Amino acid sequence: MRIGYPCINRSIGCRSDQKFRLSSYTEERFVTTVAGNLSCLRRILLWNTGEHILFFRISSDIIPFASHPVCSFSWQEQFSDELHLIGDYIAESDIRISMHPDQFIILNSPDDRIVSRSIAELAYHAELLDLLGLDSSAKIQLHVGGLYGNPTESISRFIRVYTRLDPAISRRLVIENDEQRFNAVDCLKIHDETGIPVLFDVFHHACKNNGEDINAMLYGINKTWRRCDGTPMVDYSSQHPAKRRGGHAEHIDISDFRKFLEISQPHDMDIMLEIKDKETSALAAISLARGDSRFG
DNA sequence: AATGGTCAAGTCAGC
DNA sequence: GCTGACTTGACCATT
Repeated sequence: MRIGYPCINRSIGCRSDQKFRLSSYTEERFVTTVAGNLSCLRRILLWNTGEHILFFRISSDIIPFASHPVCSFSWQEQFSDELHLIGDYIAESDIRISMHPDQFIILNSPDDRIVSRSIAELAYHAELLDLLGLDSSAKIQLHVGGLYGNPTESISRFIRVYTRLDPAISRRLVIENDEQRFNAVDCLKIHDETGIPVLFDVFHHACKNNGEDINAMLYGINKTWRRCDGTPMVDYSSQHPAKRRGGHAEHIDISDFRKFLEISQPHDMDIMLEIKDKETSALAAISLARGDSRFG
């Protein structure tokens, strides 16, 4: 079991998700930004390993506009050495990596232009992970997409598009239950037809379910991850006390997390904490998980 | 330095 | 019909 947080570290004073407006795009701005993002990513990973945080989600903004037509610069070549260095560090430290493309990335849209833009963005994500030299346990997590007034047809469209993807993309793709459209059972049905692993979002499941027991769910979920997919990944968050249902908490609810660790026995998993205060909650979660036999 | 409008991209709930 | 939420406020022109 690893525990991690997404994209941003609030304590070390650099950001690996710096971006800028499309209207201010210049090659110089692009190169400066990417160089800064990569160097910060390296600092974050170094800091993380020092704190035994071995799971990290790399921001989609690490290479801004990578899949946009405006970007013709070969960042792959320019930053090849730096990418290798980071990738080697990830491998030797046994860090788990995930990515989570933006909400605009939708494979089941009825609009072909949206689908092809989405595939281009996924290709960028896969290429980045390839350039880091990571194996297929480095995952790109995606929601199934929109309902468009016909869930069944929308699921079929996802399956059709998924099965035609370049294996460079599909071998890294996993689907995550969301809190209002496609729940974990929907995702499992899609797995049955495609073999795609299902990333279980504990919080989304709490928001949208049909009364399934979480532990029983995890048996089904974890079977969707093959050996080459690595340890199953799980997203965990707590409800923000004031915000609407589904709003992510500022800090981890540690007694709720303790409960999750208990009821999820004996399933091994890498847990991504989608909580606003990032590494602070990760540290709290890790100190709790030290008593858990699954936490190495 | 502070402010406020705006940001590549989509969907949908809630008002 | 518009706004906010999503994983996340930050960029940037203007004062």
